[in-house]
Amino acid sequence: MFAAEIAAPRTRFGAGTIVATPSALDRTMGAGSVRRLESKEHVFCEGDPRRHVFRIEEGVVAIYKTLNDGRRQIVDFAYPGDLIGLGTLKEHVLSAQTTCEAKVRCLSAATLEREAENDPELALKLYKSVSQELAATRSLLVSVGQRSAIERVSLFLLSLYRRPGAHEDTAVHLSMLRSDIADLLGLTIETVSRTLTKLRTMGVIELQQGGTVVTLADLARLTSLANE
Amino acid sequence: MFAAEIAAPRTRFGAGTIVATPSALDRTMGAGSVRRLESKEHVFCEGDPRRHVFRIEEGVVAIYKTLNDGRRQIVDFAYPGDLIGLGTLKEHVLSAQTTCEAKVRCLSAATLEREAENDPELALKLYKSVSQELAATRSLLVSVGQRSAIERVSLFLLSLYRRPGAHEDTAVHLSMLRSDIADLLGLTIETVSRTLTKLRTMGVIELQQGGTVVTLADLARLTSLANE
DNA sequence: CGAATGATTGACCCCCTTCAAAAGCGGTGG
DNA sequence: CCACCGCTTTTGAAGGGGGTCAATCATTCG
Repeated sequence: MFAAEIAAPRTRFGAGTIVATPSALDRTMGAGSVRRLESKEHVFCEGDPRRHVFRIEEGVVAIYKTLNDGRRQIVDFAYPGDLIGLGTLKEHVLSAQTTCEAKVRCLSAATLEREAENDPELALKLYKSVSQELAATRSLLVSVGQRSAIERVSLFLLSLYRRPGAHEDTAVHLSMLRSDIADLLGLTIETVSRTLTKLRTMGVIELQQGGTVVTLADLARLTSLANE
Repeated sequence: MFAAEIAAPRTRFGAGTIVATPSALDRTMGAGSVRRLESKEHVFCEGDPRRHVFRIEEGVVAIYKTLNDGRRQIVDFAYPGDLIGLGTLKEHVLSAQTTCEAKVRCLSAATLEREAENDPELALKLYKSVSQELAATRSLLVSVGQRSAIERVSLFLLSLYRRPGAHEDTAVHLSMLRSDIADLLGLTIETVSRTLTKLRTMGVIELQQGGTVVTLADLARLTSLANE
């Protein structure tokens, strides 16, 4: 079923991104053009030449890898402020696709790297950005490798809740489908759905707006279910 | 490294293709002392102040996280040439423990970071080191999240085989216990053992020296079982 | 040898997957 | 307004892959 999505024509950006400011990463990024993306549009695909680095301005982008038989593992959701497409190789080894409407800022990868060669501050920012991403990926790996379904889902909900500026009170908006959550957590759609239902039955969460909004009714209990 | 598809062989500092001339990193590391470690000795523990960065000189070090109930996930095996202990935080968030006798070179984390602030070349090396580690961790995450036991074990054996200088002909030495492999792959000891037995019964591998040496008798078949 | 550690093998079971169907939920058009 | 359609989510029933528990075997070392 994902085969259809993945095989579908890819939408990519034109090449008109110029970044020429010196020094700090923030100023460099400020010069990039912003693109608006529909839900499920690709930012880049595995095998594409790595021309740009992108900063998420709005929405969510799933970074994922697909196996030859269609199985998919999302390795990260990128949220506003996150950089995606960093790396040392000439080609992307992962794909990036929006899970909802989104806006991303395009930066020239070559320019960024050239500037980093003369700007230790910028280079250190890239280092720290990737270090944090590594920490997040390791954390996800621990979940997928060791935790049960209810622990994974609980922890995922908590991670959404803890993301700065992501919630009013205790309600979090799921900006992705069940299939995206499943492919992040190494579960199936059905298990994610059943687990959410179980949490609802237990009175730990409430589901609203057709399951796209989750109210964390009992944070303490949810935390305990997540098992730290 | 468990980096079948994504990561190229890890860059060795001081002898890499990135920079041929002696850099601040090389000089810094040259000044570090080398510690000899017994099997199962800790290099650092979760919560320890992050005073040093270590470069593996010999042996294998498991980087892992333990949950409060004892479950353990190894997020990486570090081999000679690899740097461990990099990061942005003041304390280690993971533990590091040898899986066999090993030697590590100790570098001052503070010195490294201070020099990186004035040396973009060094900062970029750190960036690239972490980027490659990120790629390897993502690759492992895909395995743990999506692959079956036989695929995981096959891919793990192949990753050992592909590591530069790790094998004579088709024999690879397992420098870690079944429990280490299990905790890396998100399986149990028993499943790892059963899967190796199955591979042996299929004629794909041979086990020698009490299961510490594996001969990859049918590389093509093993690759196909790994499913890329 | 005998104890300790690790690996293998067996039996059983459970969590999650798989397959299948039904139910929501928007959109669109008559 | 409602019927219809596509997409997503939910729910059900059945089965399997890997976990758990436990016994046996192998290797090392005192």
